[in-house]
Amino acid sequence: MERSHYNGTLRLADVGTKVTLVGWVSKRRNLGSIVFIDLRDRSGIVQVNVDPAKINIDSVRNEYVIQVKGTVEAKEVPNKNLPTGEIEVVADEVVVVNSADTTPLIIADDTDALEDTRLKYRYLDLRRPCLQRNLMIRHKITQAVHEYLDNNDFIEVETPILTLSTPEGARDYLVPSRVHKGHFYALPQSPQISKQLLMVGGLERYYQIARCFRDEDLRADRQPDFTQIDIETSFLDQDQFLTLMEGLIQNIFRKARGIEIELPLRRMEYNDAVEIYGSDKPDTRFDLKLQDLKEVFKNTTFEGFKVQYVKGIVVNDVADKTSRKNIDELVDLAKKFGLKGLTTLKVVEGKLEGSFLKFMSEEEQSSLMSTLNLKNNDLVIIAASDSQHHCCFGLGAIRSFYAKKLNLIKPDTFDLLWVVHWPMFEYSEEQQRYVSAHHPFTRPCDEDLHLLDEDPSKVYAQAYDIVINGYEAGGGSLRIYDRSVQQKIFEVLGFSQEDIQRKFGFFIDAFKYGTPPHGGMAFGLDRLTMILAGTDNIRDVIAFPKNLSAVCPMSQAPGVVDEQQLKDLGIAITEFEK
RNA sequence: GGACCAGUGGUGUAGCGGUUAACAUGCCUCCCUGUCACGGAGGAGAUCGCGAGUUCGAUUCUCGUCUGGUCCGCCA
Repeated sequence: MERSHYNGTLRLADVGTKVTLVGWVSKRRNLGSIVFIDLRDRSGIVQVNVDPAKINIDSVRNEYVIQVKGTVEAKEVPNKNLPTGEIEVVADEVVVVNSADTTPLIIADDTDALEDTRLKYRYLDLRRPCLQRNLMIRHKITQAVHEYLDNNDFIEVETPILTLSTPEGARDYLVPSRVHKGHFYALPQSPQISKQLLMVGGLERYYQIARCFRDEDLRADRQPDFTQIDIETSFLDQDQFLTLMEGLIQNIFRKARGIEIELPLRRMEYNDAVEIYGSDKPDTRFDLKLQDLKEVFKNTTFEGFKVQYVKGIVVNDVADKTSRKNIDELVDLAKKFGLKGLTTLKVVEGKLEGSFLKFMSEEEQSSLMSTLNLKNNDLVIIAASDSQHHCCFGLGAIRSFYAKKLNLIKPDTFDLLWVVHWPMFEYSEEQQRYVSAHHPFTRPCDEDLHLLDEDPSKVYAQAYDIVINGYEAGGGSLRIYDRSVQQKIFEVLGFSQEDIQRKFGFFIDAFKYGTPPHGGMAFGLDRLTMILAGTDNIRDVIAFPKNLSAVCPMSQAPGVVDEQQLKDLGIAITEFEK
């Protein structure tokens, strides 16, 4: 089709130019003997001026596809809201290329349609400039990845989508085999096994923009199929690797948004993140740190405080605005994180106030005042638990709650840090055994190896997460390449020799033949795009996302299939609850 | 698996134990030469998600159910 310019690129310098434009009718303004059309294409909108006495466009409606031939002219009164606002195209000819029914949603950034409607008509939703911008940012991120990693000797390798189900970890999406009835492929939760085998295969530096699949419940920032920037390297220690990755992050921010990130990035120990920020992915754009109160309450008479962890946060200048109802909200929030309750105190006229005072001695009160450096109108929120997880994460949630409520976060600011030195294992009460905090191939810290026998809970791993604005934007680890260490880890996890052979047989075998020290990480491309696009909804950065019940509102996937298809696969549907 | 919130013209919302179910936007017709979310006049368009219950009467109250959203569990 004939087309001379992108609509959104025309400027004052183009005045006098004969142009041929194509696009969608974004808006038609009929003033009687003059008609204006806002013509939209991917690049933006330009105003077309039509004289209805010469050109009949009575039939043209919103979202018609048209071709316009005309001349660029300067406007008498520019429209400052539009990049093309200083000019308009005076039409000589308008060709209706295709008509359009009335759309179920308004095609504009400030559409009023609910997300469900938008997803049902996603192809219309995608015409909105903000979504096109998001997908453009996503594209720029992947281009920045290709560029940087290629410059640093990485090679892109594709790994199988039809793989073997991996034990541990998330629930797999399964694909039945027609050739081998009763056997199933699994879609990869990540190319973890493949990329480590590529290191055994001597590729040294691998990457892939990899689609991953996890059959778990969804969230605002989680989709069942999502994309990782998947990376693995050989012969690098943790520092060398993180430094290499920092360059990648820098290039991504620069190319996708023109933002300069200062290197090196801060590195925070996992334990500090949890104890000080109440999160393993702390947002350090605001303060509100957790403070340890174990010492203050060391002689407490209150049973609830005779526990391992007593911590508090201080919110300045809100005590007088905090009602009983507000406190109840906080307690509800804390309960979600396994806390039984919260203790709150207010500072009024230099003195603590609150029903909890009856459990506090004079010394405790003054000790609390000085430890927390309390001032008038401060609100003190205290949590106590034998579980570090419950105490810290509960307060961490309250910390985030207040950051949002009090607007403590400046928009369009970026806070990047590494969380390093993660625990190797977590104890699963449910399974009554240790489970991997990361995965079973994570390399323990050398200095902790001797603890594998005596106390696995004290063993830390050479693992790291990149945290941006409180989001886990990626994570990884160095991997075990010593077979005796790997054997030891399996023992701690309680796997028998048969388990190991059955679950990881071919993988473990590969490590017999000269495995290089290796490690890597994966960035969540969707989350990275969310952060750089400034949205908190993962669906805003994915072209065709699924809703919270893992359904595509547009195609209605997943669907039922023909009887014959099931027969071919040797599959029978048994009764199930809807 | 669980908690909470929402479901009313095409779209987004308001409302209320008895209404002609309101508003905005979109749509249709007409008027308008400088709009840019144009303006003006008129019009069409809703069995108030579904089922049961309470009631003389339910869109409104109750219960159930379905759908959507946010979160907890889960996501090595």
